[in-house]
Amino acid sequence: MNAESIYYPFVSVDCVVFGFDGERLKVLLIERNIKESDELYNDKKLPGSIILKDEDLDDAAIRILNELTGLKNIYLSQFHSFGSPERTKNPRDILWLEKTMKLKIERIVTVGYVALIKINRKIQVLSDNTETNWYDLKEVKKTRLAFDHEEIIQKGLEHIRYKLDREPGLFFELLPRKFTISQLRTLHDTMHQVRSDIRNFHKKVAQMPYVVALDEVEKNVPHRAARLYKFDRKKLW
Amino acid sequence: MNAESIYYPFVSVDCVVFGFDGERLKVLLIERNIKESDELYNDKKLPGSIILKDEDLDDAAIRILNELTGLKNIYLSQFHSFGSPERTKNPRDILWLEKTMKLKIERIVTVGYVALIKINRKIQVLSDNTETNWYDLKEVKKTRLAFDHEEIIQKGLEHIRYKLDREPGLFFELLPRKFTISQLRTLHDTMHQVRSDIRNFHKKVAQMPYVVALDEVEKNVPHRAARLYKFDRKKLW
DNA sequence: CAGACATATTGTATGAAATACATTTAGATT
DNA sequence: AATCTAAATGTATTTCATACAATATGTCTG
Repeated sequence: MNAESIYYPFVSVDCVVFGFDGERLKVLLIERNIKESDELYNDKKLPGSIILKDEDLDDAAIRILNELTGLKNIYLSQFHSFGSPERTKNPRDILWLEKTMKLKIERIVTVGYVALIKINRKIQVLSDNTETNWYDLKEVKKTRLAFDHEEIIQKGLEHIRYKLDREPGLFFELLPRKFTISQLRTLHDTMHQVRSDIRNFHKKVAQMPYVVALDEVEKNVPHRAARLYKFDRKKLW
Repeated sequence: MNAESIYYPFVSVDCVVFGFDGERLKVLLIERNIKESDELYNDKKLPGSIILKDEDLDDAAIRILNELTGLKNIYLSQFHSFGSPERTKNPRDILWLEKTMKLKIERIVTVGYVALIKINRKIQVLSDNTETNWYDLKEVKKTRLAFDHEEIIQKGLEHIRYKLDREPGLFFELLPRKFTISQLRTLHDTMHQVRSDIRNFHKKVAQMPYVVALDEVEKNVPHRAARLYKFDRKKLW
């Protein structure tokens, strides 16, 4: 190995931010508009950024999310790095990078993180005027995405499914502070791609000491109101 | 984000190569000798390399292993990237990098891969005269390691434990082509940090269609010889 | 206010899988 | 022939996952 043969790519961090609206799993995407000669081309991208000097990967992910939402203490988990030389070969992406970075990019190795946030907590505070929106995960396949972000989202989803298996406390990062068993079940079933039996699900929840019933029911529903529960992290292990 | 504020670290790939000698889990480490003024300092490092121009991360890992062992078709799985600015701050590591790379290194983001190989297949063909050896995983904690390689090994171990849960076929990457139930059990128990019941283990193996008995027993043992088995990948799913 | 409607809540029976546990067998050694 | 070492094997118990439907509680409508 000599000095000439080694190679410096850029290193970036991209975040797959998941949310849950009570019905469906959502992912946070940023609008991207590219002027191509006369045409305006629109697609979406993951929130991400080149890492800064002296910035750890985890810190970069924390920074990206904070810049995006204003929130701190978001659940984050690194899942995979993507470094194919092909991933930055799309002319549209090259054009966008040149305009945004003012720099000719040869290659970007990106580190993928998954983030979980309560969907109602998202605060729109992007410094530039780009728009950020939640998209149904199922729609994503039909949406035009930058770079290999579709692949990144897919891998991120697999990762968070795996993490949810091992850390059941993570479900509650996605649910509102007070939630119904039914919401928890919909989330669980969506994540695991199953249709669980409602009675068996109640039984299972009853065995989770960290899901505690409140003396409260949901409001403004046109039928019998469901009891509300909260997550008690202290009782998790 | 402007051109001045962005930052190019090096990107490398490090491989945590696991082997199993029938008794214990082993990891492949490369001797590293550093001349410090008068003293010769010795420690170990993971096999790894800066990625080449136009080389995908997976391809870099494949190349590293091929250069190290001459083998192809080795099981490989990416598990985590490490990018702390602190990881290349040890003066000893800086010295070694300058001597080896002939270049002042500021920072290296490394992508960790786990590899599994049959321990008897390792072929020593390193171009330089560095020595490569297997080390007991339990000894590793007592061994001086370069950079943050101890942390990388630890994370790699957790990763491969997880992978073994989901892909039982991976056990057979570590075992000889013909193996006994006892070897499989020792490996299984080592990986899962349990002591399984021998009768229940036999039962479990009997339910694995992909573990097929041979008309052969082990040789040169001072007691009743155990039956040999082989792995039949075609019967895996 | 009675009936219709929507979702919430609850228990039992069955089968599958994991666990606990000890004796006999086969070959090598003396 | 006796001893040693590890291999091979079966049953009973418990735990966990699954299948399955009726009743309760509140809202809404005419």
